[in-house]
Amino acid sequence: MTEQYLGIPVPVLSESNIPITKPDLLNMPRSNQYIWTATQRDLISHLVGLNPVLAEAGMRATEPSPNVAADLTVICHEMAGRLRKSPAQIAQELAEGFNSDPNPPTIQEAIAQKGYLNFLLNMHIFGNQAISEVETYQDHYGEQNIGEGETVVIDCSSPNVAKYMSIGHLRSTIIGESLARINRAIGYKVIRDNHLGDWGTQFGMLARAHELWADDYEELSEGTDPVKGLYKLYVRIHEEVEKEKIAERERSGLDANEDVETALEREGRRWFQRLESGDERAIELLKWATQKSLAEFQRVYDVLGSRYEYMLGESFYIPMIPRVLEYMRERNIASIDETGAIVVDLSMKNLDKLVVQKTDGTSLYSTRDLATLVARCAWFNPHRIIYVVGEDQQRYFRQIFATFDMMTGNTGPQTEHVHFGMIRLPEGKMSTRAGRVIFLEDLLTEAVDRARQKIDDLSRDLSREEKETIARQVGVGAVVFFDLGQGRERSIKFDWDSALSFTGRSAPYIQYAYARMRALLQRAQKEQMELRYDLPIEVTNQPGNALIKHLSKFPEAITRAAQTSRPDILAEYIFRAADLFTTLYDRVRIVNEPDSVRRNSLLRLTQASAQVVKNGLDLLCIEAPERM
RNA sequence: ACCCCUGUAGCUCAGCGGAUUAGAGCGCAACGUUGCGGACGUUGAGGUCGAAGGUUCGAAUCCUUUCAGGGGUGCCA
Repeated sequence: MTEQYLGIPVPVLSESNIPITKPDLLNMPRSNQYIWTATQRDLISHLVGLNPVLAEAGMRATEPSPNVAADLTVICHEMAGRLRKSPAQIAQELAEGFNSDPNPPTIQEAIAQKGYLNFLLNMHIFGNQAISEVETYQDHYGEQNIGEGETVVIDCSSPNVAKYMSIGHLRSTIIGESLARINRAIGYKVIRDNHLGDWGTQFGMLARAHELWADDYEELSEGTDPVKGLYKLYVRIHEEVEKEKIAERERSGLDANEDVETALEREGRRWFQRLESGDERAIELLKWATQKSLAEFQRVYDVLGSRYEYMLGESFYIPMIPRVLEYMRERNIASIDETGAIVVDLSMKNLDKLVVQKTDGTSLYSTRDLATLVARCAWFNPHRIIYVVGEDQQRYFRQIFATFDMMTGNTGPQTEHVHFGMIRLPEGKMSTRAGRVIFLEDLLTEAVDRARQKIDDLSRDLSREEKETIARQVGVGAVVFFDLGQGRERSIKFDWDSALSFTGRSAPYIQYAYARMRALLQRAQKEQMELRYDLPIEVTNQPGNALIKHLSKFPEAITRAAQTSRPDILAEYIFRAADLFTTLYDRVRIVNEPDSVRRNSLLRLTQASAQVVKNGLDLLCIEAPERM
């Protein structure tokens, strides 16, 4: 029995590279069960109880400006028109009503202030609840069962065979991995599919280059460095094409910006035709190149900690192409134009035409992507498919999704292009051919080297193995945070020092705060201070209370990051958690606090902070070292 | 020509489902360790939120126009 979707049969799916795991729903809290959101909900329903008209006014509780000494606020200005009273009066009346009634237990009191209805939390009750939630759920703290029973497919990383991964691949790889973890944390079954670039005209070019010059590169022989050889072939053929273009333009007296087709390009395209029609020699070469490239990629993935359920690559979908095209033509979604190419007219959706088959009869990226969508629907029945691909393909994905919607009659899964800005070098756009390129593996190696140097300078009392592990965790963490710490949609200006920053708003700063938390907890243990969970939480200082409140907002931060596909929201959140702890650490003694109830509270707060930082770093694909 | 993204402190960036006095990091200046880890902390200087209009009791945030940078615009991926 072959699987199919839209009546199009799909290839048999091989076993996944790693087991496809479902989220541990039994241990997952329901969403909205957490104290922070529950408190807001209770607050609003309590106010509506006081004055039912408020329900229509769309009242909501928000966080006040940081300079206001309150934990939550209801802005009364927006209700003024409806209630025909001044904001100050509304706030005043509500505050009085609220304070004279029995309050929701987590709220201390309401204070009317300049038209704002401000609330103070009862930190005894709220704080106890917030910290015990972290203690109860531990590694699961922050998770929610929002996506229960649904599947998300994430298309990410997708490097090209026969080339090295550059720092340009960092974003898709790391944003994709982080989004996979975040979506899992809110209850989705997640399938990461690394859609390798292993098909297309470029491999026709490569085959031609191999045919011409393979003997010039001894790296290509078995046992040396085949990817380097393939890479050299790639660079060389593009250099040759460029030279031919210049010569051709001179010969025909054309401007530099006018495109000309060269003999080499024609030969490359012919090779691609042979590839698509199943030429065994060409396919053999490509298979070999893929195998060698995968080994290179895997080293990077191992260092970054990213894994993929599938790494199928574009070539996997080639057998589906005739049926996909047939399907589109039968339904008049695609048609042959005057040049003999098959195109999809998307003018109804205000988009340009999409070519799905070239004049020479070969397939395009678009053809393979549509086939891939069909196959993924058949295999995984996903609720949503996310493409983590650069912003330069925004227009393209609109065309693809619009075409796919026509194919399914809008009955397919949600499709979303999670686009991100390019990484730009100070010298300008990265270009392999111009030699302006930084390889991802070199960046990671340099990061680990610098971290190792730093550890040696500090001469901490650690074994060689420990130092090596920490250097990797810290160095790679710095690189990952450099990426995830910035807004997704803007382009990143790359320079070595900010990419490898170990101070300030960086992963090492957060990791350092975590290592200090662990050191404190270990010290407490060594001094026989058993944590007691029957004592109340008595923190009673500003940074401590701010930290407790912040920890209670972790689930909300995860939800927001998931809904907007923005890991940077979590990066900001975790940095803030580490920063608040560092402030607390500087202001109060924790292990040395004489009052035993206070000390116990501070230690439990430290433990909860460590748990949240660790959970958060994990969602960002950053490891949390116990010592550093 | 059109479409998308971006413009906030000297530099790199948060904030932009409007709301009480616009926030970080780096850099700069001055401090802090006989206190649980100084990869740290404290204080300070530094902003007409690209510009101009508009909506609103209230705009960095929403709308219009405009300037600047980046990306894209059928047979590459």
